[in-house]
Amino acid sequence: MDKKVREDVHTTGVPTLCQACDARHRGVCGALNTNQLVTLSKHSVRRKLDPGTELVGEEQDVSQYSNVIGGVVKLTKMLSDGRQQIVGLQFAPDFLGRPFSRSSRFSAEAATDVELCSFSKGLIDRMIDESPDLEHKLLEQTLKELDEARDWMLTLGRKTAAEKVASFLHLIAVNVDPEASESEGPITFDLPLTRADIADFLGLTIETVSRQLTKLRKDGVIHIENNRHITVPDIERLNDRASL
Amino acid sequence: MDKKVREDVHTTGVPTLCQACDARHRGVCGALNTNQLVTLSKHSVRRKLDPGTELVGEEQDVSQYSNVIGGVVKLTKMLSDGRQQIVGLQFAPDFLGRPFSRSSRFSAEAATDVELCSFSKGLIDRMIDESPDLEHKLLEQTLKELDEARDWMLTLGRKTAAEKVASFLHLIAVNVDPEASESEGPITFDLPLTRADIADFLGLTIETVSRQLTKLRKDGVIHIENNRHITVPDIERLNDRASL
DNA sequence: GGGCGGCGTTGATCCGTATCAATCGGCCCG
DNA sequence: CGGGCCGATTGATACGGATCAACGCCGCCC
Repeated sequence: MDKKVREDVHTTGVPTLCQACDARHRGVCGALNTNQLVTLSKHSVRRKLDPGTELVGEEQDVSQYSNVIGGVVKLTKMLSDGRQQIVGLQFAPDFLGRPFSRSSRFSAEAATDVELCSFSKGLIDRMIDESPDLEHKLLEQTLKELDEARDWMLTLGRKTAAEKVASFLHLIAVNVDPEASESEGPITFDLPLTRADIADFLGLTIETVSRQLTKLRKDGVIHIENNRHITVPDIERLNDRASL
Repeated sequence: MDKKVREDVHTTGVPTLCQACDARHRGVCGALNTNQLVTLSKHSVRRKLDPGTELVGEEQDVSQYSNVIGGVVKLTKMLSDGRQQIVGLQFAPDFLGRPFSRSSRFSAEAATDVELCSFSKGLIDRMIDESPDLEHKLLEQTLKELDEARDWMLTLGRKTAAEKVASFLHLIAVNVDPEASESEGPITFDLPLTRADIADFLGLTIETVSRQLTKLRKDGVIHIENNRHITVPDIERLNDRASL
């Protein structure tokens, strides 16, 4: 579809939904036509969530889809005895929601401050029916998530604690600042997750995560400030630790 | 599309491609129109593979898609030092292939005797462009695989060896004989994987897999004949062991 | 028939990560 | 200012699964 047309939509007083959504061309809105955009904009809500806010519970019915505008959303599954595993992290501008299924198989929770653009599921489902572009976009995002999930299965099943933590840092570096991680030179970023979340993502305990982080720090692979702020002087050394 | 039409295709001398593909409505062929079916049938090859045959290598270019007609295909990823992880199992009538990407991110290998129906990637990619139904089918299969991958991440990250093995048996039971696992009474099936493959799927060693299987046998949860043939007298007891 | 190789089981030991416990620092609130 | 809470770190110990090693079973081929 034509970029100019979509700009017109926004400049004629329609809410700012899609300026954010397709900022990096992965939100659903890039695949909609003008009419659909206008309709969607009228029925969408922009909202901010505090860390820990639950968006959808496991097995719970879902009536909303969302685009992640900012922050990180964690997708978690839990066993009956409380053991927990994070099965995915959604960064801006990921799409959040499971087409063709009424209930969610995991819970979605804000890991950081999160900014969302939410809209009714039924509306999008109807648009999917009439718009192949939208379905194509969804297929691409789903395939990407599947690739990521499978990559992570290798990490969960076969890597040591040290490699897992290094892999995690690499993943965060790539996702919070894709440009910086491409170029040369030191990379710095803030961890969007607590130690407990990192442990749940890696299938480890908080103590092991903490120990491995201090080991990386003592070995000079990373610098840590205020528990959250990370500097990686040489990304290659980190990748070696991650067995990438 | 109309069932009668498709039957006509087959009864008028066109190869049997799609009788198998849409047997359980998950192959791609169920979403094609008559013209596409005829074209595809002309350009498709049915073939049998021995266990261990590699279909696609990791990072290798893919020029073929396939439907799995029978047997089990394992998708594996490997680290540079040889550690291996199975990231997915494909049963009939799953679709095998990664749209929108020229190279595969994992290798695909026959775990058992496998029967396939293969066709050129370019042909299907063109049909995807012109047929929303096909894309819809692919999206559904991809979503299903994503759900399965995320379920397995919980198993890999948070379950004990005993729970992993029980979870694996449950998964196989459900996939090789979906009907039997729904109804009451004992379930029996053949393991499609060697102990080494099971270990690679579960992120364990063969020794641990073996020990956990004998433990389940000694506890009367399963019976084993000839290393491969399994009987589960009471599926509930197995599920308990799997923490399902 | 006998040897051999692949697959699986079982035993002894080791090591990595979990568990339990204590402490620290920052932050909020009384 | 002091107390209490939460997240993180660090230390001591326990334990589950990996590793190393030996052996059994079975089919295949010389």
